[in-house]
Amino acid sequence: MGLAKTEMFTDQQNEIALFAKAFGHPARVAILQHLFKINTCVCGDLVNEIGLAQPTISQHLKELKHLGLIKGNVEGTSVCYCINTENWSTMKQVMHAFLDQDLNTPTCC
Amino acid sequence: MGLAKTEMFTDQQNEIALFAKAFGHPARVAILQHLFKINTCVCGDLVNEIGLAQPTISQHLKELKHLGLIKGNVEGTSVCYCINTENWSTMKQVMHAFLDQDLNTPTCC
DNA sequence: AATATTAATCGTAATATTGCAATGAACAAA
DNA sequence: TTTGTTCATTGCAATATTACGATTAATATT
Repeated sequence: MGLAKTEMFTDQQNEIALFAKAFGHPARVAILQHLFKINTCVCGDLVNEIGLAQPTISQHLKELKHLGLIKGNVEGTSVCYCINTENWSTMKQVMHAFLDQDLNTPTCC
Repeated sequence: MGLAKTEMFTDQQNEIALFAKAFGHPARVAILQHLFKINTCVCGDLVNEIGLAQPTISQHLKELKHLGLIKGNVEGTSVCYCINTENWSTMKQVMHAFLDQDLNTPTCC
């Protein structure tokens, strides 16, 4: 079907999956790393930096903004995108709680 | 196109995206959480636990195994799946390096 | 051997994602 | 006002993902 049956999972599981899906494409990873590095950015820089077409970058930015991981402020003709630090911290807590589960040595394998 | 242009990104960016994609579906999140909880498992338990059909669970398990995040050992008619602790630790390092980038307050937004 | 159990695989349908050309909207500069 | 710049949106085409019924493969059980 191609459609995740979200209703059968917990809110926490769906939230982890949503954040993870945002990082599930190397272009979005590259965009976020670049935003971290230069600490202030516009879309045009990213088009040059990443190497995908402008509409493609714009679409990835839209997804990241929709999730709240980045902010976008209009500045004249350009738009300034940057990391949404508060939401990034919240996301980190959610992901850490999942990744840092106790690693007891399994009893069977 | 629906095809990620992996060749234009770094190995690190592609690796982060691959791991993240594995967590990008709540069923796989639920499977991993269950494996962490009971510390030894067979597929049949997961079918009851998660609520998706057996072929669907089997497919998700195959992806997680292919990525190396879980191990599967045949035990008679059933298969024992559990977390691959070594690879899980490696994955954690990769994801932490990405998630824990310095959060300098942006200069523009 | 015949039957049951367990999980993988195959085939297929439905939906989602990715990418970009073309276009549009908003503003700045001439 | 015309032109240029920057980024969003639209409308596709190509590919990927998710889900499951049907089947198969492998092993137990009787």
